[in-house]
Parts: sequence; structure tokens; C-alpha cells
Amino acid sequence: MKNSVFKALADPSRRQILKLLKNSDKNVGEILENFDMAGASLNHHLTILKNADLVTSEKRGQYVIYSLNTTVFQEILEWIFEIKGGTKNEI
Amino acid sequence: MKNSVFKALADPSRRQILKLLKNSDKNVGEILENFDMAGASLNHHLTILKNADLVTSEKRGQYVIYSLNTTVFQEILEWIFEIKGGTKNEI
DNA sequence: TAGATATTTAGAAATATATCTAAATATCTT
DNA sequence: AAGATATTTAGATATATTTCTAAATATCTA
Repeated sequence: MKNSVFKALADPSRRQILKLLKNSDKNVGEILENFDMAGASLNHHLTILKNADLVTSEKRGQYVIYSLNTTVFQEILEWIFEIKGGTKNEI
Repeated sequence: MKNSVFKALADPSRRQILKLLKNSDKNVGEILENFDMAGASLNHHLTILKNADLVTSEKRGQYVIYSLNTTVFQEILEWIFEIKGGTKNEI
């Protein structure tokens, strides 16, 4: 499990971004509406999430759409089971 | 889910400590053998893990024994499911 | 009780992180 | 093409984190 994933999850704003993207993909402006933060600051968080593969982004015209990448969460689950002991069947 | 938990997991040394404690409880010296780090530094990491309720500690004579506290991992799992969607039955 | 061992606390230094403003780049619309 | 809107980059600053050494505290053993 990559360190960048845990580092990315260690910030409340970034976790909230993930929660926002759970429901629907959003462009940067739409994400920004939920925060009291400069656009450049949000961009910094998005970059960190992207480097951790927790989100993906795609340019559509003027906008950049961010989406949740759920495959990494599977890896996090596996890391937890490794520590916690047990398997997916025993939750 | 408390921020302190994610913060605690964001450091590789601390994640390794959790992995070490998975197999058996250990005192500080035994944990320290696995790291190239001053005792005071390790103590700092242990304090962070303790504040996040990821480990517990108990003094036994001269030694302090650290143990994994698996109950918090259950909460982490639930947070992941909240983001990822799905339930424990669908892994 | 004195010295040895185990752990924690205090304080300092280096590095990393989060945030900002200003400017750059890309795209859209008229 | 010019101006408007969306996003990113650059550079600065403040705060947080990791690590160290030295010293303090607690317990054990001879």
C-alpha cells in the first residue's frame, strides 16, 4: 500500500472531497463551492488525491471533471484486514 | 471518524508498529529493535497511535507493553464503505 | 541504597504541509 | 480577436511533523 494514499487521507478537506465525489463527478468549481478556500489551495488537494490514485480527472472543454477512483479503496481494505487479522468474510 | 486516526496512519513507521503488534504485544524496547530510530522518536509515534486509540498500553513493572486495539479498525472500515458505497456483504 | 535498565519529557533543528495572492494557461463566447 | 470564465502554476508564509540529544522519572537488582 502506497504511503501517498494514507498521506492523502490524512487531511479533512481531502476526505470531504472524496465524500462529495461519491455521489457524482464534479468539476473544480463545483467542488470549490463546498469549501471556504482559495482555488489554488483546492487544486493542491486535488493534485494530492490524484497522485494517490484516489481520484481521476478528465478535461471537458473549459472544465476539469474529477471522479472517485474506488479501486484504491479495495487496497486500503486489504491493508486493514492484514493488520486487523481476519478476512473479508468475517466482518 | 476522528482525524487523529487518519493522521496516525499517515506515517510508515507507525503503520509498521501496528503490523508488529498484530502478532503479539510488545514492550517499547522490543518495538524499538525493529527501527533505526532514537527511543524518544519511537515514543512520539507510540503517543500518536495511543491518542488515536489504535493501540493501548499497560505498565508492567519496568516495562510498558503496547497492544493493538482492533476496535478502531472497524470504524475505519465503516468510513471506507461510506465513501466506496456498498456494504460489508459486498466485498 | 546505588547503580542499571526502561521509558518519557523537554527543547531544538530540519523538513513537510496547507494556505494565500498573483500570474499564467486554456477554453468559451461575442 | 478580445474579454470572460475555469483551472493550474509559482512563490511566499505560517504551522505542523519528524527526528535528534540530553535530561527526568520509574522500576529493578545487587
